[in-house]
Order: sequence, then C-alpha cells, then structure tokens
Amino acid sequence: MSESVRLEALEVLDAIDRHGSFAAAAASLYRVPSAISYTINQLETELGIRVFDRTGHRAVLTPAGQLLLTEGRRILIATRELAAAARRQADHWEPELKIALDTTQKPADFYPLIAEFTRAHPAINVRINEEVLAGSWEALVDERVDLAIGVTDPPANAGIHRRQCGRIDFVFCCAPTHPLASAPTPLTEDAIRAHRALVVADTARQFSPRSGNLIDGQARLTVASMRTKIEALERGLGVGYCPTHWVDDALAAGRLIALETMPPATMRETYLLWRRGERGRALQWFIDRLTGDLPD
Amino acid sequence: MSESVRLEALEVLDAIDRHGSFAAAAASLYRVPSAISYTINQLETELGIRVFDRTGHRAVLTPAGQLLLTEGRRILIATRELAAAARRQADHWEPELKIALDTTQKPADFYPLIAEFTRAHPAINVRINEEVLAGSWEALVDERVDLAIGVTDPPANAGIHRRQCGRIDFVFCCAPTHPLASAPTPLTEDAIRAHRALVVADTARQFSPRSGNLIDGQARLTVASMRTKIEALERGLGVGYCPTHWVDDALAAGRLIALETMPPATMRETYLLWRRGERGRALQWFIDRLTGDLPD
DNA sequence: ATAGTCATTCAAAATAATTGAATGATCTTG
DNA sequence: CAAGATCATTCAATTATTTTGAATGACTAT
Repeated sequence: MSESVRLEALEVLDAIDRHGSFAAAAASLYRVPSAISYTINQLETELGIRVFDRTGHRAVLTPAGQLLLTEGRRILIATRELAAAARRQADHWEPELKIALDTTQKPADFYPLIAEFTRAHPAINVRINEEVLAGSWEALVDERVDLAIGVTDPPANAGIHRRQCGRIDFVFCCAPTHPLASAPTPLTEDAIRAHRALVVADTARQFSPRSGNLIDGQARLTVASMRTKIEALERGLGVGYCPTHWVDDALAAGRLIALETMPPATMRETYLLWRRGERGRALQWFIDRLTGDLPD
Repeated sequence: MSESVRLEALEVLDAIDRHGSFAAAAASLYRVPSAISYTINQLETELGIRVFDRTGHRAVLTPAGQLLLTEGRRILIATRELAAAARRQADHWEPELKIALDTTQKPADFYPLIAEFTRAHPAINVRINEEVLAGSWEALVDERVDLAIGVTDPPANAGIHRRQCGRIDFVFCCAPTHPLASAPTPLTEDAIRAHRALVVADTARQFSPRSGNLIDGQARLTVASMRTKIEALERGLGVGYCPTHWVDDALAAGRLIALETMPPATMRETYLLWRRGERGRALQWFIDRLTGDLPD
C-alpha cells in the first residue's frame, strides 16, 4: 500500500526471467527460493494481479508480468544511471556541459577536442550552441550555457570570468563580380557605405544588439550565421568583414576577393568566458585545454 | 549495497522538497523526523555522496541531490504508470491496439469511433496502419497489427477469425478528358486493356501480391494509396475500378466519370479480421462497435 | 516407478525501519 | 539580546519486514 511496485521486485522479476526459474533466480541473488516467492507474492498482492501463471510445473509470466518485466527493466536501468549520474555530479563532473561557440569560430576546429572529451567521458553530454556577438555573453549570464568560446569584446562583469584564448584577424571581402571589387583601394568608409553590408544577426534576446565592424547609415542584409554570410558574399549579395580563417578557402579559390580598407580591418582578441564560481570538472577540462594549446 | 537507490528514498526526497523541511516531510508521510533522517542517511551512505548540505539551519539540496530529485521524480512517475499499465493489462486492456485499415476504407469514416475510444480510454494507445490487399492479412498474421478492418477476399485461415462488416461497390472511373470517356459502353475487356490501369500497390511484404479487378496484359501505373490513385485518375493518368464511396465527390463534381463495363464491376464483402484467441478488451470494443452498427 | 526439480507454506531467525526522547544548532520575535 | 520556536541528528527500544530452513505436494524426465 505504501509503494505499489518496489525496485526489489523488478530486480527479482528480471532475475527469474534471465535464469529461467524461481530456484535459479534465488541462487543468482544468493537467496533461498522461498524469499523469491515472498517477493513475487508481495508484488502480486500489491498490484492485485497475477504476475506468474502457476498452473504448470514451472511458473510462467502472464501478459501483465511480461509488461512489468520489460518496462521494469527500463526503470532499473534508469535508476542505476541516476545513481551513477549523482555520484559524478557530487564528484564535480557535470551531467551536461553547454557551450556557446561564437560564430567567428569555425565549429570544425573544435571537433577533435569534443571528440577527445566525449571519448574520455562518454556519460557527460555536450551541447554546442552557435552564438553571435552579445548572444554568447547573454547565454552565459542567463545560465543557458556554461562556457562561451571565442567571444570578442566581452563586457566587464564581476560574475563572469574571462581568459584570452586567441585573436582573430578580419578581412574585408566581396565577390569578384561585385562593383566594389574594381574600386580603388584602400576603400574609404564613404565608398563602402554605398553598398549593402552583410551582417550576422546578434543572437542576444534581451540586451541591445551590438554591431561589429559596421558603418552607420549603411544598408544591411542580416543573416543567421557566418557560414550563410560567406555564401551570401560569394553570391555578391553584399560586402563585409570576415574572420580570415573563415574565408581562406574562398579567397584562394577566387570565389571572394580581399580588399584593403581605410581605416584597416581591426584585429580582435577572443575570450573564453565562464561564470565565476562554477567549478565543474568538465568545464575546467575545456578551460585547461583551450588555454593550454590555443586551437586557433 | 544491494540496491543503490530505493524508490522509498526518492519518495522522501520529493516530500522534503515539496514541504520544505525534513520535519514537514515527516508530517506529510505520517512519520517521525528521525525516520526521514534515517532514509536520507541511508541514501547518502549508499551512494557515497552528500545529498543535503547541513551547514545551515535547514538542510539544503546539493547539486547531486537536485539531480536525484528531478530525475528521481521521473522514475517515480514511470513506476506508478507501470503499475497502472500492469493492472490494465491484467484486466485485459491492452496497452496498445494496432489496427490495419484497408485502403478501400476511408480513414475519416473511422475518426469518430477512434475519438470515442481514446476519450473513454486515454491511456491506451491506438495505432492505425493503412494497408492494401494482402497487406492487412499479412500484418495480422505477423502480429504487427491486432485488428484488420475492411479486408476483401481474406484467405481462409484457422488462426484468423473473420466477421463480415460491410460491402463495397466498385465503379470503373476515368477522367472526362480520357480517351475511354468517349468510348461506347459497356466497355469490353479488350477496350479497357488498351489503356493503362491505375493500381494501388499491395503492401504485403512476403506473400505473393494479389491483384484486384485487374485484366491480364494491361499496362499499369502503381501508386501507394487509394487517395493517390484517385488523384491520378482525375489527372487522366489511367483508368480503374474504385470503391464508390471514395469517388462520390469526384463523380458529382465532374472530375471523374463512371463507365459501365462488361462484365460489370463486382461488389465485394468487407471483413473484420483478428487473431483467434486474442481476447483483449480494446480489441473486443472495436469488434463490437464495428459489427454492431456498420460504419459503412 | 523413481529421483530430481520446482514453487509454496509456515514458524523461527535475522535484518531493517520506525519511534520517542534527548541534544545542539539556528532562526524568529518581542 | 534573550526566550521560545523550529530544525535535523543521534541513539536505544520497539515494531515491522524480510529471509531462512524444513516440510509439502506437484510435475518431469529417464
């Protein structure tokens, strides 16, 4: 009456099924057969149903017993996993680590690191969000992510720890067919302003969107990611600054051309950000790796 | 050591969280506070971790304890649902009823019946497959479904129970723009053979496909369902027999025209089929309803 | 037929859970 | 700031539950 199904009973049910009889199950659990009968009886009276059909020599599962067995196994597994997860959590290994990756970073550059982590810690889930400009910072503050990688110009905040983890050079690009491609360089702001800028949308939800490398008064085409921005640049839909490592291939293949600007494209430092006080070991693992040998 | 997490402990954890303190939880469980301490201590020693932080006045969950609470609640719910499902199963209410609906039947005709059933038995899942010709029968024999509705010409089989549940009239149809539309009626087999037949593909996987209402030597266009067949007929892609209730609208709207044939279209009886010996109450519910007042 | 296996029952023994009183720590409130 | 209230823990005693072991009857295989 207190609890209708006890894990103990599900455990016994599993043992009976796997060993073929009450007696064999009893042996496998280092108990006596009557103890098995007792547990199954208790289960049956509690549920008010028959779990085994005893008309024959050996007891055989009823359909309801079959259901209890198969679904019960799921519950047993979930329970064991919960115990393991709780122990890991107590050991400061998070069950899940959520990472915001700034769109200036190429996700593929991080795959080897992720692969290494998941190999070492198969039970810990890793989730990667791609974020733009203030999006990473906001996600961190809102506790939607635990670590932000590759953020440029993070605001100062006492609750957020930062560490420089690389630098990014930008280059002004457009398609070879774009009118600006044949303009005299270095390009002035006025020359650029006459053409549509390709902008990756800030993923921040609440904070006022920042704009990076942008000239006031310029028409914009806003896209969702760096990858889309570069595709749009290649198709001549606009112009804009891109991280050099994102456009190396396109520049080498002639799908884009680089143009000097005045003032020149600024180099920016990229930061690793995490909430001060968070001491999860998975988080620490990534921080150590990313500031030890810089992936960029 | 025997079981690392007991449902009892998860229950207590839940009560502590919901009532705010060990003392309040004890009251809600009609036990004494020390019993709560005992259970939590047992959980902690079992897992080898702290579940509550007792530095302050009142005990507060550690991150690991939080994990145990939230995930543990899922397990408690799953366990209660399992108990309920086992009782229903023992009461001969199947956890799920799988129905094969022959393509000669319009699914919409059965929605009210399904709705009535799911309203009366919200916990029982209903799954409907649409099947063609031998497909329903095969799905039944293979135990992929429990009930087949609207099957024509079912083979005799000792293990399969059948009951007539309606009849279907067929009518030979084509688009008004189709060459046959202006041919002299009744159409002879030779006249029909010259034109492509629209055929719904038999969904049987192993048994040799049957063909319904088909003349040998006729070119075919095979489609996946009666709905597709009628759409293809309307677009003049072929000719063929259709159940009258499927094409009423199209005939009335002039999108299809009906043609007499010699020999004339045959009426077929439709059957309800289920495996002999299956006595589930959900199955019986549908059998009773479908043979009580015929939905067709 | 007979020896072996199987599940059950029941009383006894062993184990586990619960209680209640005592304790110290912390919070509330006047 | 002191007094009273609330909180969680401990420990020995009590109560409840589980496990055992021996006896029993039912079935199987040889």
